[in-house]
Amino acid sequence: MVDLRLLEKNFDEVAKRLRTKGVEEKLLAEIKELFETYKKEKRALEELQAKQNSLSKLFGQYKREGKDINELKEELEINKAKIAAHQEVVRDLQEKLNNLALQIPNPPDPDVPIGKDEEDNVEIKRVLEPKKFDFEPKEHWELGEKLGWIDFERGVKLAKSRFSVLKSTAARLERALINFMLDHNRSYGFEEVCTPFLANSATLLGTGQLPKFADDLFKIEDEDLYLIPTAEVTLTNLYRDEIITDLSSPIKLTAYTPCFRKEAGSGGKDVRGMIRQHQFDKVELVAITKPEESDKVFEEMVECASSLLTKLGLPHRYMMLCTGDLGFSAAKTIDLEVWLPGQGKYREISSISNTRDFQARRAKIRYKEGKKNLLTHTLNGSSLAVGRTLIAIMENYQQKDGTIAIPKALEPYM
RNA sequence: GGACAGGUGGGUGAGCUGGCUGAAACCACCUCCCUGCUAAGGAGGCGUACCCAUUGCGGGUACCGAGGGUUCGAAUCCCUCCCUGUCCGCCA
Repeated sequence: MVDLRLLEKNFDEVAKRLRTKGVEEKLLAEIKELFETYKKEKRALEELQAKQNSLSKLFGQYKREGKDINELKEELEINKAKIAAHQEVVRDLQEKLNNLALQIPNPPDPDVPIGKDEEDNVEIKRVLEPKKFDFEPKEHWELGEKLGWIDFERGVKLAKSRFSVLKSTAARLERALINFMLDHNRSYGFEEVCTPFLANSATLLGTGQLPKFADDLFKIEDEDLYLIPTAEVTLTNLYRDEIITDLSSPIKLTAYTPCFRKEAGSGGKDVRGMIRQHQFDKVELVAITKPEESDKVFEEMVECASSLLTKLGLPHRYMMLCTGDLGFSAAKTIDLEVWLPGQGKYREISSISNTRDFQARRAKIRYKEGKKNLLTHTLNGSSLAVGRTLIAIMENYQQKDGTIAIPKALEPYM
């Protein structure tokens, strides 16, 4: 959530940064004005309440002393009506303010390149050279069907389109990758966690999926529960509404979960193959840090994910997302894109974001600094989407005879 | 899913015949005093959010699971929901 007081005090600065993310200044001005009105009305209400409280106290006293209370009672009743009317106004303002404020994305960091969409993302560096094939490399779906590794038709039969079934070596590879990643992350100091795969609306609100992106979530009928779109949701919300007494070193967590996304609005994109599914496995990294430490931990997380790809021998590149391509909650994001020889393209396989205090403010995640309670920073990153890693291995390790070699690093896990 | 019992501050736990209770007491924690170290002892402090004032102390509102209601006034009474415990049913 945007910091309303910062918006009030530093309007031009905040508005300028938000404009690069496509937020209209008019909306911001509206919010600012609403905030000021709200404060004014709230204060008026509090004065009326103060009056009511002190007169009520008198009332009790008069009664005990046997004094006449009729006049006082009348005054209290009038004041009570005023309070009720005012309360309505304040509640209304608050609701409006809240609804608007929750729609505002996180302002980008000043060093994020300004741009419109993914075309304007900036490549930072490449790791590992793509290998030269002495034959035409195939795409993963072709390999997958031929080898009996991926069954797309039956996935559709069981659920619907954008679901698939992994079989034999692919199924084992999937499991091996999960274990491999979790072990790797542990060596980077991330504590392994196993969370629920369903979460309630307060949880989704905390990390920013709700209220704005409800269309992309699978909801359980008649329950306040959603299938999680990423473990970021549950990991970050572990500390929702808490004041962390000791944050002298950052909290670093990792978890494997399946992720569920409706992929609303991506109709027609990546329909073929396993790139974009309604359900996929992911190992996630989350960190909760003091503000002054989040940049350092961000670098660590990028490094952690990248070294995973390096260990697997998968060529990849770092992309700094431009302002226009940044997610709703992120102030800064680096995507890792893996080389897919079949497609002849780099494709996103990991996304690491610093949300600064944006999620912490929504989820009320704070820590003690002396006597004060301050908002933490929260960070999240995929330590690789497992399905896409599987695809990358298939395409990069394919051989002329159509079989697929297993990366050395995975051998102990198979 | 059914029956009963509960949900109070970091913890334990009083208050629950409505006003003097934002909340006793104890523990934990912090500061100071005492002490050769440790232990013990003594004095004080110790919830959260927001608003006002800030030269100085400070002042106000809200919060006792959540939301409604009754009342001049509710942690205390009523309703709904959520959660926890125990027993029964069901089940991996």
